[in-house]
Amino acid sequence: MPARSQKFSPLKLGKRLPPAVALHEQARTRLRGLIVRGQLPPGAPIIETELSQSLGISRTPLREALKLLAVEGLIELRSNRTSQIAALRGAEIEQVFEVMAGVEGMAAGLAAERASANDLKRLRQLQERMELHHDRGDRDDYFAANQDAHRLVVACAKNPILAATHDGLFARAERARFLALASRSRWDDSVAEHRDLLIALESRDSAAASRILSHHVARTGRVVKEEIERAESKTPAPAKPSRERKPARVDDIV
Amino acid sequence: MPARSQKFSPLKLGKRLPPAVALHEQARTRLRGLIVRGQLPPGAPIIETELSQSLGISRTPLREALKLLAVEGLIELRSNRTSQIAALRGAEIEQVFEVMAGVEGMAAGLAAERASANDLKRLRQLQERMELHHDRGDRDDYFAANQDAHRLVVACAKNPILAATHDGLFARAERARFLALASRSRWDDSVAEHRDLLIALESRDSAAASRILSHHVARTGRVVKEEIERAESKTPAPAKPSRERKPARVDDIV
DNA sequence: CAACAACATTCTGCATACAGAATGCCGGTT
DNA sequence: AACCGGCATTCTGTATGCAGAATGTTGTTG
Repeated sequence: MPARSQKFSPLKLGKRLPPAVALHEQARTRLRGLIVRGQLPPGAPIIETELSQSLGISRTPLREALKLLAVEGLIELRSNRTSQIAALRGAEIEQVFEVMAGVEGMAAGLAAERASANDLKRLRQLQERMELHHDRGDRDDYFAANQDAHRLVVACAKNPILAATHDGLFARAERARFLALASRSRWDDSVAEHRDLLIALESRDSAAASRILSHHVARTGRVVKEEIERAESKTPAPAKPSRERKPARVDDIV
Repeated sequence: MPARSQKFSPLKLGKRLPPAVALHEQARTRLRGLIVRGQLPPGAPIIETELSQSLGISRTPLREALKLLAVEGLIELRSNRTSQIAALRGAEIEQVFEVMAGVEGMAAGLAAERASANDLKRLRQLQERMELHHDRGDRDDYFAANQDAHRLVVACAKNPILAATHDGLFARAERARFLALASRSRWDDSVAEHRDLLIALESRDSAAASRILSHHVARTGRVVKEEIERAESKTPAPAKPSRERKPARVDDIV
């Protein structure tokens, strides 16, 4: 009676499908998205009880998520005080992109030496996709492909620590870029710079790749910063934003 | 009856002395120290209940601290499983120092342009202190001064985001360096390299400063990695470490 | 009318309680 | 003797309760 293995397939049934991701992880991802996309605006207060209800979880996993998001610079924790969605100052943007330029420059240099043939193939595919979206004027699609490209270049450096470092900065940069939709001429330039980068990578020119991507990021940063500061000057200071202290009802969003 | 302000000084009494640092923050600092110094060895399991008792706190703040330490790469979180003190593989060390070299190189380049006269003065003082400890053979004192120097150079770049990024890597690097006490000849070289760096900074030679520090860190990394791998080969694989599953009783340490 | 102080309210930080997942043990089977 | 299945135990993930800190409010005083 070989009646074993009744309840479920004993040998690999592929992959167990839902790894049942933890609540604090879900909350983290979800909140990051809301903050990056500006649906939770800078300066908005975070009342834990309120937010936890909106998310349908308890305060415990929420607090864990908040601590982590604070590391990413998306939330400002104030000891014993209500935390806030992090502000978005021009000066800070400048610093983020300065570091990003260095990190991605480094990554591109290494990628030129370490990228596999397959890596380069995928990069080229992404490049074509970007150019397609650019020609068609699909901003959002371009945006997504562009981010994939940046991440892929970093991945090609074959250094997980570098990738993690990059990731830690990425959310902040993405958030800033979201608020500052770049101009058309910058868009054109950006596509061209990506093309140059790809050529440098394919010819294994480490120094050129590093320089090109670093400058590309720096320029993007400059544009974003100017855009943000333009917005800042329009809203000089909320001075006394009356007294309503609910700049963001999360319920409407979540 | 001008009897106001009885309970305590109404106008600033300097600074409120004990800001009463939160438990999760204390736990984080304490655990980081224990891990970096090797008193909580790589691979040691972390039973939350046990550890929280050892630390005299509850699981809630401990868990928050663990999540943060995981971001620093000191702890490996395994969903629904007991977490562990992060392993310390040679390959990983290599990656950490590769990134550190890039980050500190970038920092030195910026520092050459942005360091104030006072910054340079303090750097020179640190350099003298390092040379003193080196001549006397005070390893620990040298070690401390050396770390201060690296941090100060990064601070001179006047970019808080860069400093935070650096800090995130520092604990890992420090941990590796702790396990691998460098050789004497490397020590001598190291002091010389620091001197060269200082000269480059003082003469505002950005490119040179960047190159010198980057190479300095890379060399250190190579030494540390070799040391670690030497240790690894001695302990090829714990195979079946019998069945005692308490590689580290924290009570003895804390 | 401005300023201050005591109070009431709100929110955070921490501890504890509970349910589900994972692991190890033990007996039964081939 | 090795393997498998089921059970007991252990540990994590989450929810809830409670005390202290911080803030807003109100009444009072100069």
